[in-house]
Amino acid sequence: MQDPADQANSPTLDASAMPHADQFSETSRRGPYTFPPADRIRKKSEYAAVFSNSRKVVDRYFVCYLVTQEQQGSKMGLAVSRKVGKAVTRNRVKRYLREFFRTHRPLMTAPCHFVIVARPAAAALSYAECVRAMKRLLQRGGVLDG
RNA sequence: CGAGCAGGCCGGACGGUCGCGGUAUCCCUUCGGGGAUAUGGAGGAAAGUCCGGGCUCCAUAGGGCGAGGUGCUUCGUAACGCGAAGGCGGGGCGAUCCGACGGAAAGUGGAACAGAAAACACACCGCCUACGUCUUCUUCGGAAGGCCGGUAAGGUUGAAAAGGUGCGGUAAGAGCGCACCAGCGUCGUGGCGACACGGCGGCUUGUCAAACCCCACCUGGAGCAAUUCCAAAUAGGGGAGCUACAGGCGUGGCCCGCGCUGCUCCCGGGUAGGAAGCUUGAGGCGCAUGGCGACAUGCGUCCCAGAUGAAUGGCCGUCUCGGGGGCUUCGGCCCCUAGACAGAACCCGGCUUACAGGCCUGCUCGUACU
RNA sequence: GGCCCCAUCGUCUAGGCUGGUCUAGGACACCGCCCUUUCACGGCGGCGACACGGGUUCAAAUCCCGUUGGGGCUA
Repeated sequence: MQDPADQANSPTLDASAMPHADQFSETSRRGPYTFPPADRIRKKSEYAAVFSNSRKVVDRYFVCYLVTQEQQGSKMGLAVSRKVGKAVTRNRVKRYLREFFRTHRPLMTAPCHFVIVARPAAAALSYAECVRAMKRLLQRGGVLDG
């Protein structure tokens, strides 16, 4: 078991596998592998802020806009257009990306806001392929340990 | 056993764990929220948005014109373009399947090309020369030819040619006469009815209405981003018009009518938060009764998703249904693999389209055996 | 989510309501020839399309139904 993120999928948790666990608030008594509504980008203005001043990392499956945000912690937003596929396909892609964010958040080097835009090729990915692609992408963006 | 027809049903199961969103109770709170426990969280099509309703607003949806839809009958239903039972026509040996299936002697139109002719029929090739008349010949009986004509049996064209077949009849023919068949009208019988059967009559009135149209019936318009409430924000500016014999808006084809308005319209500027609507409903399940059936009635029982940048997912284990591969002593054994179409957005009833695989019931035909 | 519209040569379009020589017309583009010393302009000719599947009809780009793919409006 090389990947510490895989521990989110196992019943036993190890505190030493969380290098950046201190970025979570003191009041939260839940585990590190969560994705509550406060950590999502939900407003039009937040989306606009990320799109306007951010770095862009691209591969053939996803486009990732990311901007470092020290105060507010990490937040993620999604954009999956109808070009990706029908409703079932789009929902699956969004679930995979949420699951990736949930399980890999403790590995991030710095808190940042980012929006992931799915491209049509992402429709054919399985969850494992999706995780591999996203890890490479965020490592190139410089916000993920690897 | 093989081939087939119809109807109904299922659309992996159980468990662990990390998450996501709903509800209830309790606890904490810096009043923003956070936490614990319990409970339940996609479909047969949730899809396409093709019909019909409920609901909300506009007048409790009113009148006229226009526009659109439906189209054998009778039932069922809240309603329907849906369903059931039947009629008629067509396909199939059959079980059964398919059908926009009212009206063309109300009207207006269309039918390219071909063909004589495409709709108050016509006369190209044919057939006939009885009647009338002319010429020639004559064995004085008549014969041949022409004119005036007759005819729709046959031929050609076409998607389609003016009832069909047979006998009689005739100069040749013709519903001209008759028989049967088709069609039309009418009467009787059966049926609620579509229609069926039988008698009689005069003999024939083609096709397209998914061309306009006629007839019957139906439809007011918009849609939960409807609509209502709370909070916040800007109220300031520029331009134009109107002073009632009227103007504007609601109203989405128009007119009337109705309602609202005292200022109205245009340009420019600002807001996109929260709550209600939001899930108890023509509701599901079971039983009984009525009905051939669709369905209805009664009783009992259950509460079963409500998000809003938008919840159902990730991983692991066990077991099954199929599928693939290998071994085989043909009994089986081992390995791999949950795998179709597809994701609620106000809610129902249908229709249509997509769909891996599987189950049940009834029936038909063929073969074999008893 | 809801409500609408559209689909014709490579591109922009005409025809569709009223079905038939529509073998689907035009413009630009492309190809060939002529003109010119050459290019451009001009002239002549050519290539080239009814989104898909059914139905009605003798006959469908046109009428009807379904499917697919685009686009718009709406708090």
